[in-house]
Amino acid sequence: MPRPSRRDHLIETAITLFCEHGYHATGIDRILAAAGVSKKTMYVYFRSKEELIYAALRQYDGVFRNNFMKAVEAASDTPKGKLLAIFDVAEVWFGDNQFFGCMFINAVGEYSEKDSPVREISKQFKKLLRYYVVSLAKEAGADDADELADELCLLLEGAIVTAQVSDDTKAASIARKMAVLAIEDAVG
Amino acid sequence: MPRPSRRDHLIETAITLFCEHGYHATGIDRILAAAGVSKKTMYVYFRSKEELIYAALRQYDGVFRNNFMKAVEAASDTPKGKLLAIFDVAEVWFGDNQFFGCMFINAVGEYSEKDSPVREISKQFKKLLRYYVVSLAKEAGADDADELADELCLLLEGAIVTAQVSDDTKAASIARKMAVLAIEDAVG
DNA sequence: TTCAACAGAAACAGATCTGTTTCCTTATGT
DNA sequence: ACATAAGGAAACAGATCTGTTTCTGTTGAA
Repeated sequence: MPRPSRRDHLIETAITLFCEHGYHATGIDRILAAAGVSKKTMYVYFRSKEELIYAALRQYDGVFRNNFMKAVEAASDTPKGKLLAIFDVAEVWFGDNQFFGCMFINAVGEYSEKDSPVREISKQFKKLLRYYVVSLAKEAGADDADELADELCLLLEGAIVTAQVSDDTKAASIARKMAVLAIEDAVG
Repeated sequence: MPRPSRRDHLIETAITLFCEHGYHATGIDRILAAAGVSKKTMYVYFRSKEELIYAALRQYDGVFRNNFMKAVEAASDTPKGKLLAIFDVAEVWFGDNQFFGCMFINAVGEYSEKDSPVREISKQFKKLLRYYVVSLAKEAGADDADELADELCLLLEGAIVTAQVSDDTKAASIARKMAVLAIEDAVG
Protein backbone atom coordinates (compact mmCIF):
# COMPACT_ATOMS: atom_id res chain seq x y z
CA MET A 1 0.00 0.00 0.00
CA PRO A 2 1.63 3.25 -1.14
CA ARG A 3 1.93 6.18 1.18
CA PRO A 4 -0.57 8.90 0.30
CA SER A 5 1.81 11.84 0.50
CA ARG A 6 3.37 11.37 -2.93
CA ARG A 7 0.01 10.98 -4.56
CA ASP A 8 -1.31 14.09 -2.84
CA HIS A 9 1.73 16.12 -3.73
CA LEU A 10 1.34 15.10 -7.35
CA ILE A 11 -2.28 16.19 -7.32
CA GLU A 12 -1.45 19.52 -5.68
CA THR A 13 1.23 20.23 -8.27
CA ALA A 14 -1.09 19.22 -11.09
CA ILE A 15 -3.80 21.55 -9.81
CA THR A 16 -1.41 24.50 -9.84
CA LEU A 17 -0.19 23.81 -13.35
CA PHE A 18 -3.58 22.98 -14.83
CA CYS A 19 -4.95 26.21 -13.38
CA GLU A 20 -2.21 28.31 -14.87
CA HIS A 21 -1.53 26.68 -18.22
CA GLY A 22 -4.61 24.59 -18.92
CA TYR A 23 -4.92 20.86 -19.40
CA HIS A 24 -3.69 20.05 -22.90
CA ALA A 25 -0.84 22.53 -22.62
CA THR A 26 0.43 20.96 -19.41
CA GLY A 27 2.56 17.93 -20.17
CA ILE A 28 3.17 15.08 -17.78
CA ASP A 29 6.89 15.82 -17.71
CA ARG A 30 6.26 19.36 -16.54
CA ILE A 31 4.13 18.16 -13.65
CA LEU A 32 6.67 15.52 -12.70
CA ALA A 33 9.55 17.99 -12.78
CA ALA A 34 7.63 20.46 -10.64
CA ALA A 35 6.59 17.77 -8.17
CA GLY A 36 9.99 16.09 -8.11
CA VAL A 37 8.42 12.71 -8.74
CA SER A 38 9.48 10.16 -11.30
CA LYS A 39 7.27 9.13 -14.18
CA LYS A 40 7.34 5.55 -13.00
CA THR A 41 5.92 6.51 -9.63
CA MET A 42 3.22 8.64 -11.17
CA TYR A 43 1.96 5.77 -13.24
CA VAL A 44 1.67 3.68 -10.11
CA TYR A 45 -0.89 6.10 -8.70
CA PHE A 46 -2.59 7.15 -11.95
CA ARG A 47 -3.03 4.93 -14.92
CA SER A 48 -3.10 7.87 -17.30
CA LYS A 49 -2.92 11.64 -17.52
CA GLU A 50 -6.70 11.68 -17.79
CA GLU A 51 -6.97 9.99 -14.41
CA LEU A 52 -4.66 12.58 -12.91
CA ILE A 53 -6.86 15.32 -14.34
CA TYR A 54 -9.95 13.75 -12.80
CA ALA A 55 -8.20 13.37 -9.45
CA ALA A 56 -7.03 16.99 -9.56
CA LEU A 57 -10.52 18.25 -10.32
CA ARG A 58 -12.08 16.12 -7.59
CA GLN A 59 -9.49 17.23 -5.05
CA TYR A 60 -9.92 20.87 -5.96
CA ASP A 61 -13.67 20.49 -5.75
CA GLY A 62 -13.48 19.61 -2.09
CA VAL A 63 -10.68 21.92 -1.09
CA PHE A 64 -12.04 24.97 -2.86
CA ARG A 65 -15.57 24.65 -1.58
CA ASN A 66 -14.35 24.02 1.93
CA ASN A 67 -12.10 27.07 1.95
CA PHE A 68 -14.75 29.16 0.28
CA MET A 69 -17.46 28.22 2.78
CA LYS A 70 -15.14 28.74 5.71
CA ALA A 71 -14.14 32.18 4.46
CA VAL A 72 -17.78 33.14 3.95
CA GLU A 73 -18.76 31.94 7.41
CA ALA A 74 -15.88 33.86 8.93
CA ALA A 75 -16.77 37.05 7.10
CA SER A 76 -20.21 37.58 8.55
CA ASP A 77 -22.56 36.46 11.31
CA THR A 78 -25.89 37.20 9.64
CA PRO A 79 -27.39 35.04 6.85
CA LYS A 80 -27.83 38.03 4.57
CA GLY A 81 -24.29 39.13 5.36
CA LYS A 82 -22.99 35.71 4.39
CA LEU A 83 -24.72 35.88 1.03
CA LEU A 84 -22.96 39.15 0.34
CA ALA A 85 -19.69 37.88 1.78
CA ILE A 86 -19.54 35.50 -1.17
CA PHE A 87 -18.45 38.43 -3.28
CA ASP A 88 -16.01 39.76 -0.71
CA VAL A 89 -14.34 36.39 -0.61
CA ALA A 90 -14.34 36.33 -4.39
CA GLU A 91 -12.68 39.74 -4.47
CA VAL A 92 -9.78 38.45 -2.39
CA TRP A 93 -9.52 35.43 -4.67
CA PHE A 94 -9.42 37.59 -7.81
CA GLY A 95 -6.68 39.72 -6.31
CA ASP A 96 -4.35 36.75 -5.94
CA ASN A 97 -1.39 36.81 -8.29
CA GLN A 98 -2.10 33.18 -8.99
CA PHE A 99 -5.67 33.84 -10.10
CA PHE A 100 -6.34 32.21 -13.45
CA GLY A 101 -10.11 31.95 -13.34
CA CYS A 102 -12.13 28.95 -12.29
CA MET A 103 -10.43 25.62 -12.85
CA PHE A 104 -13.74 24.03 -13.81
CA ILE A 105 -14.84 26.70 -16.26
CA ASN A 106 -11.45 26.41 -17.93
CA ALA A 107 -11.71 22.62 -17.96
CA VAL A 108 -15.09 22.61 -19.68
CA GLY A 109 -13.64 24.91 -22.33
CA GLU A 110 -11.11 22.21 -23.21
CA TYR A 111 -13.36 19.15 -22.95
CA SER A 112 -16.55 19.60 -24.91
CA GLU A 113 -17.92 16.06 -24.96
CA LYS A 114 -21.23 16.12 -23.14
CA ASP A 115 -20.64 12.96 -21.10
CA SER A 116 -16.96 13.57 -20.41
CA PRO A 117 -15.91 12.98 -16.80
CA VAL A 118 -14.37 16.44 -16.85
CA ARG A 119 -17.76 17.97 -17.55
CA GLU A 120 -19.48 15.73 -15.02
CA ILE A 121 -17.08 16.68 -12.24
CA SER A 122 -17.29 20.36 -13.16
CA LYS A 123 -21.06 20.32 -13.24
CA GLN A 124 -21.09 18.55 -9.90
CA PHE A 125 -18.83 21.21 -8.40
CA LYS A 126 -21.16 23.99 -9.46
CA LYS A 127 -24.13 22.03 -8.18
CA LEU A 128 -22.58 21.52 -4.75
CA LEU A 129 -21.59 25.15 -4.48
CA ARG A 130 -25.15 26.07 -5.38
CA TYR A 131 -26.50 23.80 -2.64
CA TYR A 132 -24.51 25.81 -0.15
CA VAL A 133 -25.88 29.09 -1.49
CA VAL A 134 -29.40 27.67 -1.36
CA SER A 135 -28.92 26.88 2.34
CA LEU A 136 -27.69 30.43 2.99
CA ALA A 137 -30.64 31.81 1.03
CA LYS A 138 -33.05 29.79 3.15
CA GLU A 139 -31.45 31.08 6.33
CA ALA A 140 -31.79 34.60 4.96
CA GLY A 141 -35.50 34.04 4.55
CA ALA A 142 -35.73 34.21 0.77
CA ASP A 143 -39.16 33.65 -0.68
CA ASP A 144 -37.64 31.34 -3.26
CA ALA A 145 -34.22 30.18 -2.07
CA ASP A 146 -33.53 28.20 -5.24
CA GLU A 147 -34.17 31.20 -7.42
CA LEU A 148 -32.01 33.49 -5.32
CA ALA A 149 -29.22 30.91 -5.31
CA ASP A 150 -29.42 30.64 -9.10
CA GLU A 151 -29.07 34.40 -9.32
CA LEU A 152 -26.17 34.70 -6.91
CA CYS A 153 -24.32 31.79 -8.50
CA LEU A 154 -24.74 33.34 -11.92
CA LEU A 155 -23.38 36.61 -10.54
CA LEU A 156 -20.39 34.77 -9.15
CA GLU A 157 -19.70 33.10 -12.49
CA GLY A 158 -19.95 36.45 -14.19
CA ALA A 159 -17.58 38.03 -11.72
CA ILE A 160 -15.01 35.26 -12.12
CA VAL A 161 -15.00 35.53 -15.89
CA THR A 162 -15.00 39.32 -15.89
CA ALA A 163 -12.05 39.38 -13.52
CA GLN A 164 -10.24 36.81 -15.64
CA VAL A 165 -10.95 37.90 -19.20
CA SER A 166 -11.53 41.63 -18.89
CA ASP A 167 -8.92 41.85 -16.12
CA ASP A 168 -11.42 44.00 -14.24
CA THR A 169 -10.60 44.51 -10.56
CA LYS A 170 -14.10 45.90 -9.97
CA ALA A 171 -15.78 42.64 -11.03
CA ALA A 172 -16.52 41.45 -7.52
CA SER A 173 -18.00 44.75 -6.39
CA ILE A 174 -20.17 45.02 -9.51
CA ALA A 175 -21.55 41.58 -8.75
CA ARG A 176 -21.95 42.44 -5.11
CA LYS A 177 -24.02 45.50 -5.91
CA MET A 178 -26.37 43.38 -8.03
CA ALA A 179 -26.46 40.78 -5.28
CA VAL A 180 -27.87 43.43 -2.96
CA LEU A 181 -30.66 44.09 -5.44
CA ALA A 182 -31.38 40.38 -5.88
CA ILE A 183 -31.43 39.71 -2.15
CA GLU A 184 -33.72 42.67 -1.46
CA ASP A 185 -36.02 41.51 -4.20
CA ALA A 186 -36.05 37.94 -2.91
CA VAL A 187 -36.36 38.62 0.81
CA GLY A 188 -38.78 41.52 0.54
CA MET B 1 -1.93 38.02 -54.71
CA PRO B 2 -3.95 35.13 -53.34
CA ARG B 3 -7.71 35.01 -53.55
CA PRO B 4 -9.27 35.68 -50.15
CA SER B 5 -11.77 32.83 -50.29
CA ARG B 6 -9.34 30.10 -49.27
CA ARG B 7 -8.03 32.13 -46.41
CA ASP B 8 -11.52 32.95 -45.20
CA HIS B 9 -12.66 29.36 -45.48
CA LEU B 10 -9.67 28.30 -43.44
CA ILE B 11 -10.53 30.83 -40.75
CA GLU B 12 -14.18 29.80 -40.67
CA THR B 13 -13.24 26.15 -40.28
CA ALA B 14 -10.72 27.00 -37.59
CA ILE B 15 -13.32 28.98 -35.64
CA THR B 16 -15.70 26.03 -35.62
CA LEU B 17 -13.07 23.58 -34.44
CA PHE B 18 -11.48 25.90 -31.88
CA CYS B 19 -14.90 26.57 -30.42
CA GLU B 20 -15.76 22.91 -30.07
CA HIS B 21 -12.46 21.32 -29.13
CA GLY B 22 -10.33 24.15 -27.85
CA TYR B 23 -7.05 25.49 -29.16
CA HIS B 24 -4.32 23.09 -28.07
CA ALA B 25 -6.51 20.07 -28.75
CA THR B 26 -7.18 21.15 -32.33
CA GLY B 27 -4.30 20.15 -34.57
CA ILE B 28 -3.45 21.78 -37.85
CA ASP B 29 -4.12 18.57 -39.75
CA ARG B 30 -7.67 18.43 -38.42
CA ILE B 31 -8.40 21.95 -39.57
CA LEU B 32 -6.88 21.28 -42.97
CA ALA B 33 -8.85 18.06 -43.45
CA ALA B 34 -12.09 19.79 -42.47
CA ALA B 35 -11.38 22.75 -44.74
CA GLY B 36 -10.09 20.65 -47.64
CA VAL B 37 -6.99 22.78 -47.91
CA SER B 38 -3.42 21.57 -48.11
CA LYS B 39 -0.86 22.33 -45.46
CA LYS B 40 1.32 24.10 -47.98
CA THR B 41 -1.45 26.52 -48.85
CA MET B 42 -2.24 27.20 -45.22
CA TYR B 43 1.33 28.23 -44.52
CA VAL B 44 1.13 30.69 -47.37
CA TYR B 45 -1.63 32.57 -45.58
CA PHE B 46 -0.53 32.00 -41.97
CA ARG B 47 3.05 31.70 -40.90
CA SER B 48 2.10 29.57 -37.90
CA LYS B 49 -0.80 28.01 -36.05
CA GLU B 50 -0.62 30.89 -33.60
CA GLU B 51 -1.28 33.34 -36.41
CA LEU B 52 -4.29 31.29 -37.50
CA ILE B 53 -5.59 31.42 -33.95
CA TYR B 54 -5.21 35.20 -33.84
CA ALA B 55 -6.93 35.53 -37.21
CA ALA B 56 -9.78 33.28 -36.08
CA LEU B 57 -10.29 35.29 -32.91
CA ARG B 58 -10.18 38.60 -34.76
CA GLN B 59 -12.61 37.37 -37.39
CA TYR B 60 -14.99 36.00 -34.79
CA ASP B 61 -14.75 39.26 -32.87
CA GLY B 62 -16.21 41.19 -35.77
CA VAL B 63 -18.73 38.61 -36.94
CA PHE B 64 -20.10 37.79 -33.52
CA ARG B 65 -20.55 41.37 -32.38
CA ASN B 66 -22.15 42.32 -35.68
CA ASN B 67 -24.65 39.46 -35.54
CA PHE B 68 -25.31 40.06 -31.88
CA MET B 69 -25.98 43.76 -32.31
CA LYS B 70 -28.20 43.16 -35.33
CA ALA B 71 -30.23 40.56 -33.45
CA VAL B 72 -30.62 42.89 -30.48
CA GLU B 73 -31.72 45.78 -32.70
CA ALA B 74 -34.22 43.54 -34.44
CA ALA B 75 -35.69 42.27 -31.19
CA SER B 76 -36.90 45.57 -29.83
CA ASP B 77 -37.58 49.21 -30.72
CA THR B 78 -37.14 50.79 -27.32
CA PRO B 79 -33.75 51.38 -25.70
CA LYS B 80 -34.78 49.60 -22.52
CA GLY B 81 -36.18 46.74 -24.59
CA LYS B 82 -32.87 46.40 -26.40
CA LEU B 83 -30.99 46.12 -23.14
CA LEU B 84 -33.23 43.23 -22.14
CA ALA B 85 -33.12 41.75 -25.64
CA ILE B 86 -29.44 41.02 -25.00
CA PHE B 87 -30.57 38.10 -22.90
CA ASP B 88 -33.21 36.92 -25.33
CA VAL B 89 -30.59 36.80 -28.05
CA ALA B 90 -28.28 34.98 -25.65
CA GLU B 91 -31.00 32.43 -24.95
CA VAL B 92 -31.24 31.55 -28.63
CA TRP B 93 -27.47 31.29 -28.80
CA PHE B 94 -27.33 28.95 -25.79
CA GLY B 95 -29.98 26.73 -27.36
CA ASP B 96 -27.85 26.08 -30.42
CA ASN B 97 -26.51 22.53 -30.65
CA GLN B 98 -23.17 24.02 -31.56
CA PHE B 99 -22.99 26.11 -28.39
CA PHE B 100 -19.69 25.57 -26.62
CA GLY B 101 -19.50 28.73 -24.57
CA CYS B 102 -17.68 31.91 -25.50
CA MET B 103 -14.69 31.44 -27.77
CA PHE B 104 -12.79 34.19 -25.96
CA ILE B 105 -13.47 32.95 -22.44
CA ASN B 106 -12.29 29.52 -23.53
CA ALA B 107 -9.23 31.02 -25.19
CA VAL B 108 -8.15 32.90 -22.09
CA GLY B 109 -8.43 29.66 -20.13
CA GLU B 110 -5.78 28.15 -22.39
CA TYR B 111 -3.46 31.15 -22.69
CA SER B 112 -2.61 32.61 -19.33
CA GLU B 113 0.28 34.90 -20.18
CA LYS B 114 -0.80 38.42 -19.34
CA ASP B 115 0.52 40.03 -22.52
CA SER B 116 -0.45 37.19 -24.85
CA PRO B 117 -2.14 38.31 -28.11
CA VAL B 118 -4.91 35.83 -27.32
CA ARG B 119 -5.68 37.69 -24.11
CA GLU B 120 -5.35 41.06 -25.78
CA ILE B 121 -7.80 40.16 -28.54
CA SER B 122 -10.21 38.61 -26.03
CA LYS B 123 -10.09 41.61 -23.74
CA GLN B 124 -10.63 43.86 -26.73
CA PHE B 125 -13.70 41.87 -27.76
CA LYS B 126 -15.27 42.25 -24.33
CA LYS B 127 -14.40 45.93 -24.34
CA LEU B 128 -16.05 46.54 -27.70
CA LEU B 129 -19.16 44.62 -26.70
CA ARG B 130 -19.30 46.73 -23.56
CA TYR B 131 -19.07 49.94 -25.60
CA TYR B 132 -22.22 48.85 -27.41
CA VAL B 133 -24.02 48.16 -24.14
CA VAL B 134 -22.91 51.54 -22.81
CA SER B 135 -24.48 53.23 -25.85
CA LEU B 136 -27.73 51.34 -25.27
CA ALA B 137 -27.65 52.28 -21.59
CA LYS B 138 -27.22 55.93 -22.48
CA GLU B 139 -30.20 55.76 -24.84
CA ALA B 140 -32.20 54.14 -22.07
CA GLY B 141 -31.44 57.12 -19.86
CA ALA B 142 -29.34 55.40 -17.24
CA ASP B 143 -27.96 57.67 -14.54
CA ASP B 144 -24.59 55.99 -14.90
CA ALA B 145 -24.42 54.23 -18.27
CA ASP B 146 -20.97 52.83 -17.61
CA GLU B 147 -22.07 51.24 -14.38
CA LEU B 148 -25.19 49.71 -15.91
CA ALA B 149 -23.17 48.36 -18.81
CA ASP B 150 -20.70 46.79 -16.41
CA GLU B 151 -23.58 45.09 -14.65
CA LEU B 152 -25.30 43.81 -17.76
CA CYS B 153 -22.06 42.57 -19.27
CA LEU B 154 -21.25 40.72 -16.08
CA LEU B 155 -24.71 39.16 -16.18
CA LEU B 156 -24.11 38.07 -19.75
CA GLU B 157 -20.78 36.47 -18.84
CA GLY B 158 -22.47 34.69 -15.97
CA ALA B 159 -25.25 33.44 -18.20
CA ILE B 160 -22.82 32.13 -20.82
CA VAL B 161 -20.77 30.21 -18.29
CA THR B 162 -23.82 28.89 -16.44
CA ALA B 163 -25.33 27.64 -19.69
CA GLN B 164 -22.03 26.06 -20.66
CA VAL B 165 -20.77 24.52 -17.43
CA SER B 166 -23.95 23.84 -15.48
CA ASP B 167 -25.81 23.03 -18.69
CA ASP B 168 -28.62 25.21 -17.38
CA THR B 169 -31.23 26.17 -19.98
CA LYS B 170 -32.64 28.79 -17.59
CA ALA B 171 -29.37 30.73 -17.49
CA ALA B 172 -30.51 33.45 -19.88
CA SER B 173 -33.80 34.05 -18.10
CA ILE B 174 -32.12 34.18 -14.70
CA ALA B 175 -29.79 36.84 -16.02
CA ARG B 176 -32.67 38.65 -17.68
CA LYS B 177 -34.59 38.87 -14.45
CA MET B 178 -31.60 40.44 -12.74
CA ALA B 179 -31.13 42.75 -15.70
CA VAL B 180 -34.63 44.10 -15.06
CA LEU B 181 -33.64 44.92 -11.49
CA ALA B 182 -30.40 46.54 -12.58
CA ILE B 183 -32.07 48.64 -15.26
CA GLU B 184 -34.83 49.78 -12.91
CA ASP B 185 -32.24 50.71 -10.34
CA ALA B 186 -30.14 52.59 -12.88
CA VAL B 187 -32.89 54.42 -14.74
CA GLY B 188 -35.04 55.16 -11.72
C1' DT C 1 0.13 25.48 -77.60
C1' DT C 2 3.15 26.68 -74.18
C1' DC C 3 4.67 28.57 -70.01
C1' DA C 4 4.14 30.04 -65.35
C1' DA C 5 1.78 30.17 -61.18
C1' DC C 6 -1.08 27.74 -58.07
C1' DA C 7 -2.37 24.15 -55.08
C1' DG C 8 -2.96 19.34 -53.53
C1' DA C 9 -0.66 15.04 -51.80
C1' DA C 10 2.64 13.29 -49.34
C1' DA C 11 7.15 12.57 -47.58
C1' DC C 12 10.07 14.42 -44.32
C1' DA C 13 12.44 16.65 -40.20
C1' DG C 14 12.45 17.70 -35.63
C1' DA C 15 10.14 18.37 -31.52
C1' DT C 16 7.04 16.85 -27.97
C1' DC C 17 3.72 13.95 -25.90
C1' DT C 18 2.04 9.72 -23.37
C1' DG C 19 3.16 5.57 -21.45
C1' DT C 20 6.60 1.40 -20.66
C1' DT C 21 10.70 -0.59 -19.31
C1' DT C 22 15.31 -1.10 -17.57
C1' DC C 23 18.83 -0.20 -14.41
C1' DC C 24 20.52 1.42 -10.27
C1' DT C 25 20.35 3.55 -5.71
C1' DT C 26 18.45 3.86 -1.28
C1' DA C 27 15.82 2.88 2.38
C1' DT C 28 13.51 -0.41 5.70
C1' DG C 29 12.47 -4.36 8.36
C1' DT C 30 13.98 -8.80 10.06
C1' DA D 1 24.00 -7.77 7.73
C1' DC D 2 21.01 -8.94 4.26
C1' DA D 3 16.83 -9.31 1.55
C1' DT D 4 13.17 -6.87 -0.30
C1' DA D 5 10.63 -3.16 -1.85
C1' DA D 6 10.37 1.74 -3.35
C1' DG D 7 11.54 5.15 -6.19
C1' DG D 8 14.60 8.08 -9.21
C1' DA D 9 16.95 8.57 -13.82
C1' DA D 10 16.82 7.72 -18.24
C1' DA D 11 16.28 5.16 -22.39
C1' DC D 12 12.83 3.73 -25.30
C1' DA D 13 8.56 3.03 -28.30
C1' DG D 14 4.98 4.83 -30.72
C1' DA D 15 2.00 8.41 -31.66
C1' DT D 16 1.15 13.13 -32.79
C1' DC D 17 2.30 17.82 -33.52
C1' DT D 18 4.20 21.91 -36.19
C1' DG D 19 6.36 23.36 -40.11
C1' DT D 20 9.23 22.45 -44.71
C1' DT D 21 10.01 20.52 -48.96
C1' DT D 22 9.38 17.93 -53.07
C1' DC D 23 6.79 16.28 -56.71
C1' DT D 24 2.83 16.27 -59.51
C1' DG D 25 -1.22 17.88 -61.76
C1' DT D 26 -4.07 21.63 -63.24
C1' DT D 27 -5.48 25.93 -64.64
C1' DG D 28 -5.26 30.29 -66.97
C1' DA D 29 -3.14 33.64 -69.90
C1' DA D 30 -0.14 34.93 -73.73
